[in-house]
Amino acid sequence: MRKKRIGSSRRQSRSTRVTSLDVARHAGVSQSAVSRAFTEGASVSDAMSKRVLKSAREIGYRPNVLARSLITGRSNMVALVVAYLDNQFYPDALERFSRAFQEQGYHILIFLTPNGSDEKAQAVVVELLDYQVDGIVAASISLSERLTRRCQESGIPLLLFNRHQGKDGPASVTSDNFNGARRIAKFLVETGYRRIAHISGWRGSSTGREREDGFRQGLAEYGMSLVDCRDGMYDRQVAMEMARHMCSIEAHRPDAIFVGNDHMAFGVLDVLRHELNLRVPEDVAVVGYDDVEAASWKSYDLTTFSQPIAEMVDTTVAELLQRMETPDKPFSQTRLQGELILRGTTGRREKT
Amino acid sequence: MRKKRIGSSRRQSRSTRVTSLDVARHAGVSQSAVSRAFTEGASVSDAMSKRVLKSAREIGYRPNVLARSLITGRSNMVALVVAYLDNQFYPDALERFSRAFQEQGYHILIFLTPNGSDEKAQAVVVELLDYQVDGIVAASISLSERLTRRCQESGIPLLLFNRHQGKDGPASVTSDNFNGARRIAKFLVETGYRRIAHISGWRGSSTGREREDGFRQGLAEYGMSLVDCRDGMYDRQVAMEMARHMCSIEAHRPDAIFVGNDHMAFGVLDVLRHELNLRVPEDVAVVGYDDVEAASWKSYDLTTFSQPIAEMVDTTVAELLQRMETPDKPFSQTRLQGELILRGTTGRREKT
DNA sequence: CTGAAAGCGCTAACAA
DNA sequence: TTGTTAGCGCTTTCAG
Repeated sequence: MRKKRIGSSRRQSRSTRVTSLDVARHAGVSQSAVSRAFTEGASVSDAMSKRVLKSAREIGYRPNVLARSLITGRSNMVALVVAYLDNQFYPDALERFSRAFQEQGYHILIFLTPNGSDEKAQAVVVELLDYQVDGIVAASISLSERLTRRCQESGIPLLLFNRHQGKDGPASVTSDNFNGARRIAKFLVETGYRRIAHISGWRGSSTGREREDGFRQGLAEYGMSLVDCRDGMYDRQVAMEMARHMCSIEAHRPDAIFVGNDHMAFGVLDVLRHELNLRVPEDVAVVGYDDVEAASWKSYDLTTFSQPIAEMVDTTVAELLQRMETPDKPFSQTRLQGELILRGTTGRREKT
Repeated sequence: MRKKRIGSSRRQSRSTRVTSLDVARHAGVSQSAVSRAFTEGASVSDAMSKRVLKSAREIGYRPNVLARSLITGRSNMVALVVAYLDNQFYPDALERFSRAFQEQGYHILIFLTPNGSDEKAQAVVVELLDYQVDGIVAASISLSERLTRRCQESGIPLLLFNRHQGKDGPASVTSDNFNGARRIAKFLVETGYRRIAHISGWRGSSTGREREDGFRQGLAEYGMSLVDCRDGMYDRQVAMEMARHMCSIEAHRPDAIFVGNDHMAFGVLDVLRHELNLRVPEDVAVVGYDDVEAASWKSYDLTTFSQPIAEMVDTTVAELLQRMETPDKPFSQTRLQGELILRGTTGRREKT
């Protein structure tokens, strides 16, 4: 909270504010008439509406959304909580969310969870409840049980985007990470790779765990298992370090690495090609996850498994809008399908 | 605007809402006492404060910031208007803005200007004024004069980030694009390049124009001029197309291209290396602008001119906070310095 | 269809 | 320090 202001100061700085009452006086009508003229579907005559709108334009009036929210109980704001934006998947999602919500008359209040401390991250969400947002999208973060309960109590619909907290957890929209990763395993094995390693996404996240589990399962179905597995923490630097460890000793080097997301995979590729001077895919094949735009850029040309981001965002928005209109609508947990995208970082060997 | 609700429905859906009056009753104190307990620096006794806070916790009360805003005239929200997020420069800036403002107790209401229509973009800003935001950061968009006047009239401080609209325009924070580009020209000429081309940023933007002008000026100082110049529109696809045109005929091929930003430069590099099979920098050297993180990634390893993004964001935030506290503070237009970052996409030839 | 009147949940004088 | 009393700017009954 900033310094308190002396009494008159506020009034002064707001002196330019034009209210509905000013319009009313200017137009010689009642204040409620002005309100109606600015309310979709209110019962106003055409003449009245035109008269008010004209006056409003003349003195530069615009309704105060906050005052409206106070009474309607709807702020037309949706909170989007996100942990970081360096993985291109999230700016992309954010842009889509923002456009989709804007089209529906909602605006996004954005919250970046403070780095490191999970406790602080939770505090941010509490703060956000004070803003009377109509809904919350939690992208790639998990919320404590206490917190999700609070959201429920406050009646604000909450939707987890790209995270899942169990069958009894909050509503969520994800893609089928388990089977996506399983599909990658199948592909790698059938293409002929035999020494397969994994740099996982963060094990503390549902996506990270699901992808790892699915991948192991996929290998197991061929009687195989990982030759190496390390936690990349969804962090480029960490993943690069893991790649160095994995590949620096030739005798232990895997012939294929599944990296938990594209963002890390780009770093891994840089290490393999430019630090260790290995050929991709001849020496080591690499597969990512997400299919962010840069995965298709020729410098990377990364084989990956797509997350249907457009569909995921649209589903999230639609679902949230529904819950906002029908607060007692039961939760839903949507799991969408992606597909394997074959590019240059994996080869086409003979099936052994 | 959504469907109207019947009278009781709103009350019902909000029935969970706990007000300060509820706390007051529960604690057996006045409603204003509750308000004070939640106001930094208000005159409340310790005993009263504790008592209220305890009651509040017991019945799950949190102050309604919207109601507070209505009376204080400050919403603690800052609007950030941005055109797109695929150039990593902007998510990076957004993340920094969000964290910086959050630290000061402000939150960001984000607005993505609709694609294409400039008119719609302006409409978005008008809409945003209705939200009583305390300040506006316009990142990489320009506003019509009428609009900036409206912002001024409504008393909401406006700051242009990475855009400039002339000495008499709104307050702005930019980097010295002109001299940055001029420095690049100097470097290229002195390194020995002689057939120098430019794929400009969008000519409709101040950064695009300033970089082009500075670059031309830099060349002129050596008695040189551009062998080719095309507008890349700050769009990766467009820039790639321009690169194809520029370089497909060997006889006309430049030996160095300055691309208006890194985002486009990555696309240009992909074209040169993977479509036209040219060597960079041996056949064609490439220089970008911004120094986004990916420029340092080994797959690109792009020579570029840095924009001091951290400093730019910090300056913008500080400046805006000041203007919010002192509405009559005079405008300032800050222009920060970056530096030439030499990497692998330019060679070190003999000076001719 | 229109106006008068009663608040939404809170802060900020003003007295006590 | 505390309680009482006005509103902030708007929507929404309720009469007319």
